[in-house]
Amino acid sequence: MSSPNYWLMKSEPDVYGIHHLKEEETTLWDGIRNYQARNFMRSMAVGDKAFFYHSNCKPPGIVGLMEVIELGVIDPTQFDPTSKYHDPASKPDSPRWDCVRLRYCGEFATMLSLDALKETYTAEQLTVVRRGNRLSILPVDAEIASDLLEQLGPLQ
DNA sequence: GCCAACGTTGGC
DNA sequence: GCCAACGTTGGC
Repeated sequence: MSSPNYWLMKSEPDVYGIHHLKEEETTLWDGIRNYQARNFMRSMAVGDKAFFYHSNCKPPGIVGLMEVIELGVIDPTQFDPTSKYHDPASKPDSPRWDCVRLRYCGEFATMLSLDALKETYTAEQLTVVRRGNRLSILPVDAEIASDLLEQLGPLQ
């Protein structure tokens, strides 16, 4: 078994924050309507880890850790006319959007803010610090990931 | 509230 | 297939 890959996944804390996941324990990462982000989910493996990143808030940054527990789950919201993620162009016999299920691993005692990340890493090392970056799911290099984990300390 | 970045849509 | 217009993300 090879070591897990690391990812960074953004969510707005008001919409779905780390405390929501803590309460639910697991969640389906549905509502992704960007092909690049979807393709990153398709390249995940069970056991991969993902940093939970709070976006569109003050301050944005890494707040917790998750583990991938299920792959290739058809996103149910694409067929739900009442959902804001409803995709009328997606047909049940060939669904366009699928996603992964994640498990809560824990929260870090202190968040690692985007400001702090920018002080430590270049955009080449960690894509999320690139100005104007809008992709909500990003890969994180193993070396950078272990460095981040060391900085963030033990999970709560 | 502004706007940079960039993905998507649709006319042609 | 090009590209202008538009919409969204998300930091500032």
